Amino acid sequence: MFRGGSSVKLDAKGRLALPTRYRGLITERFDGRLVLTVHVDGCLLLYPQPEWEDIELQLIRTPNQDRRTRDMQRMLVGYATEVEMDGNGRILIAPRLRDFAGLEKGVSLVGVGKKFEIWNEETWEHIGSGWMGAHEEKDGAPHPLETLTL
Amino acid sequence: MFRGGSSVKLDAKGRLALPTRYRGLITERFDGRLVLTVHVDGCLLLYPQPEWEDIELQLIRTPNQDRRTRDMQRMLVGYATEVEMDGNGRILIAPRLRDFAGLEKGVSLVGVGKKFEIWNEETWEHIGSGWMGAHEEKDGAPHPLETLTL
DNA sequence: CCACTATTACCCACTTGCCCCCACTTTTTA
DNA sequence: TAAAAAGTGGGGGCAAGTGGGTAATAGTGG
Repeated sequence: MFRGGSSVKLDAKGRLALPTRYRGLITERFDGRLVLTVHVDGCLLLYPQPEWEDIELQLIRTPNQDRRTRDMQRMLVGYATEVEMDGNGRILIAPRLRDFAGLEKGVSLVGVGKKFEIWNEETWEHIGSGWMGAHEEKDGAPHPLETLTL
Repeated sequence: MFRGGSSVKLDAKGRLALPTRYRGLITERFDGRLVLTVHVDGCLLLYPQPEWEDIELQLIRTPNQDRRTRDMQRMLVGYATEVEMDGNGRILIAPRLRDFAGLEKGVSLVGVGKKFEIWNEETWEHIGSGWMGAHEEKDGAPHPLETLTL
């Protein structure tokens, strides 16, 4: 699926040009239909429309007596926005989403499996430096990736 | 079903214009008939009339020896108000409901599955900022959406 | 029972912002 | 170096948003 990252610039209208290497796949397999939403870590998520449908269904079906669950549903579904590539392979990021992720001109587009993540470029660099040397487990909580040998 | 949010303004008459992308669906599948009611989190809920009927039935049938259950029934059913879109796709929000949710001019309309939520805009933004970075489970309570992989 | 007022419903007109498309610039590759 | 592909910018048409005027209805008081 999707992997790798690029540094991209939003133009004055808030449009983001997807790197060419992804465009073919998105056009053919997903008819150019994508969904943008937010992530609790402060970035945006960009899913192919069908993949997103699955996730949304799971979200909505979850019983929500718990306030945190409701907030999760509100945010993820409530911010979900269908977008289509224009003739030049660009998508328009609505102001509401831009604000949420603090996107300005410089943006990092990162392919992670079924989705892309869209980060404010500075924030993204912070993650890298914060990550380095920080993978030792804290307070004995077992890490889900403990068994992975790199 | 419904997804995505918009920033909307109530006009001087307390009318709320539904975004065009929803109007067709509401007109065709639900004949423009909607029901407004309140939510314990402080927002209003906007259901298609048939969907609301189901919920109301469940509410009314629930045995109510418990005070919280009775209050739930009182509030949800007691505030429920049928509304119809006017020729411009707007609904009128009764003062009683406006007051409950503290709605002034700026309002957030958020599609979440079978319903919309209507929030005072500031309150809604507050939810977003409170949510970010808040997904780490506290005090070991397991989160119902824990198994969801985004 | 009627008159008066306040609220709601319906309709029309104006304004705004968005979306589609085209054109130009820059980079890549043959 | 030329030609093609990718990146970038912007303008104009039209749908959607917004505001208000007027008619209809309901609610209130005499």
